Amino acid sequence: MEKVDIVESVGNKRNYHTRQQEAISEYFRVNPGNCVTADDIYIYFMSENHKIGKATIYRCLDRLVENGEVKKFLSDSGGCAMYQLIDADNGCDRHFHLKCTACGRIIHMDCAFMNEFEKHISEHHGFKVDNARTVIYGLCGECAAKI
Amino acid sequence: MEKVDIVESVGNKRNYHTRQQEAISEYFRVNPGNCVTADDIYIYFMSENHKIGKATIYRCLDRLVENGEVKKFLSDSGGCAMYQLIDADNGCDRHFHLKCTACGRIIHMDCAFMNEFEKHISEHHGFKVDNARTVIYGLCGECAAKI
DNA sequence: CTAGTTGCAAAGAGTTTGCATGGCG
DNA sequence: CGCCATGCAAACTCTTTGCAACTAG
Repeated sequence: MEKVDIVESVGNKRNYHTRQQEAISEYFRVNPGNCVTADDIYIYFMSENHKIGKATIYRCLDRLVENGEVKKFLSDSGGCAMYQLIDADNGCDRHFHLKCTACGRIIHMDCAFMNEFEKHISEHHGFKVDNARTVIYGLCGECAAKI
Repeated sequence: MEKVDIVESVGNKRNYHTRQQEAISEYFRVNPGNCVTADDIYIYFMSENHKIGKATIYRCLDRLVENGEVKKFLSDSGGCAMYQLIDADNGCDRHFHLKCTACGRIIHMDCAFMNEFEKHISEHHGFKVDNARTVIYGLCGECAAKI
């Protein structure tokens, strides 16, 4: 219900460029595949002698998620949220992500079959899949072989 | 790495039947489809004048999850874990769950297409899907219509 | 009797909020 | 200058842990 308001206001909202905001965006741009926690970012900037308050990190991440630049999902161990760049160049906003529950690796599943999958779910189950948010859990080939 | 030990010790572990443990199992059995938080369970038993400590609820849920009777997953709003009976009679250990990000409803997607899906992912992406853990996010028909 | 279970309270982790200050445009 | 962003600390929420008391087998 609030979604509608947000969509409206996004257009009106000024786009301030602050040092911290830029630094965090930059961090994601430089490490496109990385899937990190708010704390990872905090520690990273600390180690670079570039202190950013944790609250600021959370607020920046929220903004990035709201702007659709970053995807937020939850680690399966629970508790802490993970953030990852939605890399439009790699079509991350379109394809699914397969996450190995053993090694944590993320596989980008970019193939024509996905369209079929979405079509099936839409037609037979009346459900519109949100690719950016969905993560499919399981075991990657290597880890499956080990077990 | 500890999984191996656990598997070993599960066999050796005595199976105590306590009032609280039973009550929680019973709760899931009586409400097979329900997807609840630890707090929901706490409040439920409070309202029934049957007090169970929260720590106990968490520990019981852990046991149920470890025994494969209950599935734990994380609400997308983050923060709190949800628990749901793995209802083998309904094939919940086999099919996917579609979760509407607007209304929270969970749809059990129980159809032959799933096999194709798993087969494709396995053959083309070398990935073994974990149905019990995977939740596909998106919008259900009703909510999609509203927006 | 013995080992797993419980309940309480306290500790912990991750995240959010209130408020004064700072800085972009 | 006005308004949004920041930083700090405190508050909050969900979960885990330590420990003494309890109880099923």
